[in-house]
Amino acid sequence: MKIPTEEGALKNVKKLLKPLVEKRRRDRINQNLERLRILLLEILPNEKLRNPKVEKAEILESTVQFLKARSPSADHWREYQAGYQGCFQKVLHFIQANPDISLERRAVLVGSFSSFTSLCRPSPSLMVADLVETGPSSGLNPVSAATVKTPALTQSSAASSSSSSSRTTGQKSPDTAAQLPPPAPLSTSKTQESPEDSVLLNQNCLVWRPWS
DNA sequence: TATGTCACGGGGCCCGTGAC
DNA sequence: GTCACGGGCCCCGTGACATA
Repeated sequence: MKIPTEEGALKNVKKLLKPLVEKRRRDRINQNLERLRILLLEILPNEKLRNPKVEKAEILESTVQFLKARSPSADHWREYQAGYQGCFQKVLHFIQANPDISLERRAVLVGSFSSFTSLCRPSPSLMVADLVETGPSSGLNPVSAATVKTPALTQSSAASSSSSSSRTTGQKSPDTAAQLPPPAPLSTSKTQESPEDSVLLNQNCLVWRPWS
């Protein structure tokens, strides 16, 4: 007959304890599923969620649906930004092409448009991508109109940055440029200005950028 | 009765940590 | 560097229960 040692007894205790620990863990899962069900019930018109015995899979499905519906798709964003930037570029072109407008007034007009930037505020990931491209001190840069990025390009670089951050553990914040992959090179986005206009803008105007 | 869902318990894997 | 250990977690088999 073997007398159980202290170590063996400890192992036995732990062995007995394990089911309890596992039960607590399952309870935590179930508690939070229940909380999720109640939260969803306040938001979604899903009658199944009224049943406290609703399947866990149903709760999770409803959650996924809710989250999907809540976040606007990237396509919608792209369309919105493209439209907004298209309008702005037309106005910009009009200002540039009008010989009756002095250089000072052109600068004032462009600056005035910048006060509307909050209407086209991009998602944080887009702003981060822009930060990477232009540097933190960019603000209103004296740049040519040719540097007005196409929405598609901006979106693609943002997408790459967000996908890379999603692979991290979540402890790194995406707000520093060093943690992001190098930005895609700027495409030669075609604007309708003449070379002279471009030079003009380089020298005299602050170009408003809707994402800054 | 057949089927689906759930809770439970045990085995084992993964990863962080400390000792060497 | 590597080895042992512990904690957290996942997976699987089993039985109970509800429902069509």
